[in-house]
Amino acid sequence: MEPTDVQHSECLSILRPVRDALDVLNGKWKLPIIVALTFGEKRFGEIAKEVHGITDRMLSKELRDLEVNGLVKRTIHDTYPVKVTYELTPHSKSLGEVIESLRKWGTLHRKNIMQHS
Amino acid sequence: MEPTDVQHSECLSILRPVRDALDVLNGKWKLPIIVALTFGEKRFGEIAKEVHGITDRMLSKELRDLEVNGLVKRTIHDTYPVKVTYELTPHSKSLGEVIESLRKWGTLHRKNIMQHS
DNA sequence: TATAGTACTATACCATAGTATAGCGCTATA
DNA sequence: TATAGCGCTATACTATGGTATAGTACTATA
Repeated sequence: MEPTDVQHSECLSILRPVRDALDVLNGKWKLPIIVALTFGEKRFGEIAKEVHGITDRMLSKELRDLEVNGLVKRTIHDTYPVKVTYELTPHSKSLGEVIESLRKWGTLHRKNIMQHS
Repeated sequence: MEPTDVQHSECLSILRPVRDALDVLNGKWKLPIIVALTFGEKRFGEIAKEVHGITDRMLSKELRDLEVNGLVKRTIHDTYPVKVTYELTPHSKSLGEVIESLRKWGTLHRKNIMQHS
C-alpha cells in the first residue's frame, strides 16, 4: 500500500461517526423539535404548536426517533388525566458545539455562494 | 413577547445556516467523493473506482451538486483525447472543522448508545 | 348530551433519493 | 475490424421521507 492509500482508508474510517452524527440531525423536523424543547419540558400538543407545519404523525415519529437516540426523555405523569411530557437529555446538550460549528460554516458558505453567482 | 419567545425565535433563525450546511453534506455519496478528492485532482473514472458502489449516474449528479456549491472545481483539459478532472476548492477545505466536530460528537454518541442499551 | 382537548395511530398518497441497466460519441489499441 | 476505455446521459424502477386526512379512547367543560 502506498502512503496515500493509508491516509485514504483512515479518512474513510472517520466517515462512520460523521455519518452517525448527520443521521441523528437529519430530516426536516429534528432540529426544530430540539429547539422547541430547549427552554424546558413540553407536552405533545405544545410542541406541535411551536413547530409550525408539522403533522401529529411526524411529531410522534420524530419524538420516538429522538428518544431512541437518547436525545429526548419521555415522561408519563401519573395524574388524571394522564400527562405526557418531553424534555432534552444531558446528552443532547452536547450537540451545542456541533450545531455552532454547522452554523458558522453555513454562514460562511452562504457568503461564498453569493459572491460567486 | 416574553423573554423565552425572543430566545426561541433567535434559535429558529440560527437554524437556517445550520440547514444549509447539513444540506451540502447530505446524501449517501457527498462525503466519500470529497474524501476521494482529498489527495489531489482525479478523473471521473478514478473517482468512480475509489467510491465503491456508486453508479455513474450518481457520481455525475453529485459532482455537479458539489460544483454548484463551490466545493469542487471541474476542469476540461484541452488535449486529445479530452481529459476531465475534478479537484477540491479552497472553500471545501474549510469543511475540515465541521467534519471534525461531527466526528467527535458521532463517536461520543455511539458510546452513549452502547451504554444505554 | 354535545363539544372540545389530549396524545396519539391508521391509511393512503406523493415526491425525492437512490439503484439498475443500457447506450452514446469519441479515441486508442490489438 | 473489433474491443476497450473515456465521460458521461436516458430510462425505468424501488425505497424512503414526508404529507393529508381521518379516527380512537379517554377526560373535562358547557
